[in-house]
Amino acid sequence: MKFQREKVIQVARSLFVEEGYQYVTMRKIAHVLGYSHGTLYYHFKDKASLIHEILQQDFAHMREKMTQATQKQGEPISQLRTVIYTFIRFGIDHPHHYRLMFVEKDPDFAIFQLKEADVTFQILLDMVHQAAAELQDLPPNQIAWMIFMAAHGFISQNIADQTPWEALSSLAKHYIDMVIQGLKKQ
Amino acid sequence: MKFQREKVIQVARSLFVEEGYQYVTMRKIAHVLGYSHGTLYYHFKDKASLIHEILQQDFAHMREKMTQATQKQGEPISQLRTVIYTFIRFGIDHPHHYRLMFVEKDPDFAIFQLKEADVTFQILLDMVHQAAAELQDLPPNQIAWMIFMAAHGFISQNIADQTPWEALSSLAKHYIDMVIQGLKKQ
DNA sequence: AACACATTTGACCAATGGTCAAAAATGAGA
DNA sequence: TCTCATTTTTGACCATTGGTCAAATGTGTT
Repeated sequence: MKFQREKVIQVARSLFVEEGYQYVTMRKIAHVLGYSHGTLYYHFKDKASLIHEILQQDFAHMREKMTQATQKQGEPISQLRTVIYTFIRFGIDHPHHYRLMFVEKDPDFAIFQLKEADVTFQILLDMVHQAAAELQDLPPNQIAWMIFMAAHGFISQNIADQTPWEALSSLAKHYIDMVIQGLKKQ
Repeated sequence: MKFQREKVIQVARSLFVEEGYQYVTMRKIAHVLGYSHGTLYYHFKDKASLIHEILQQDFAHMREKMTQATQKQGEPISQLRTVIYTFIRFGIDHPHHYRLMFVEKDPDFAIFQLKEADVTFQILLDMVHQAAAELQDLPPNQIAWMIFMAAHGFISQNIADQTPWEALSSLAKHYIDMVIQGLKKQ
């Protein structure tokens, strides 16, 4: 039986997602796969580079969804609303991925997280630029950053208890209204 | 020389605060104190109960500050603003503590975390009740929850890179303005 | 001095991430 | 089918961690 790189990634992802990066041991991953732990170190430099590869895939998935959202029709403000909504929904729908990507803090992949968070931020920033005429006179990147923080707050507080999206969608709408209303020109 | 419980807590606190819970070893704490690591386990059940005691003190401090803020003079809205400001400032000033209490999902602290988050929430909720006349027609606990999420978003995003408070205080004010403005009656 | 009790030590344990020489599997050419 | 070099896999091994515990040391009281 040949060693399947992608299989390792799948198993590792589901373990990281269920139990958290620091609570999943390389030995456990190897054991689930039926390998000795040394084997993992032949195929992956270390634990960090394994999680790194997993995150790379998951971030790409989220970026794709958000970019799709920016291409919808509508007023700039309503587009902005849609992008925030998409980001929040992604977080609630993929709580474990979100934790790995935006919450879990580990020097092993801190730089990577920062880079990916920045891509997300750039998508938001574009939307803010387009809606600038209707927003307050603050630097666009400051506005985008505030939106990002607010969205992150919503997601990270609500993924604690795994509430499904249906139970949150109304709250999310009110919350986004709050953010938009708070940023509009008076 | 007698073993000083409070001295241990001080040393441990400063290490935890500077380097983070998981990166501070019991051996290191003991070494700084000039003790063998076994001694710590005579005085504290385990590492978790040591940090637990530290957090208990520091969060009591935070509660006190927040409660003080509620007793300041002024319009209900401005009081609310002050409470949010105090909460955010505490988070930025104590990033590692904040992470342990509100971000990290460690079964060792789960119950403790829940209780602390709830106390914080209750203080916010009181303020919201008092300012209800000027706020939107939404259930007060929903408004308080939105404020909590927003504040949490600000803190948890900004503690990533250990930015000092001075660099954030202006942003924090704008952010709180956004939240308040977004919640006011139109 | 003798005794009881509180405190401290450091050897020890199991688990971790990680390394590495040696063993095993693989596959291409004869 | 038999080499034999190359790729994989193994498991003993290392340092470090949180934690335990019997034994050693200190302390105060009579």
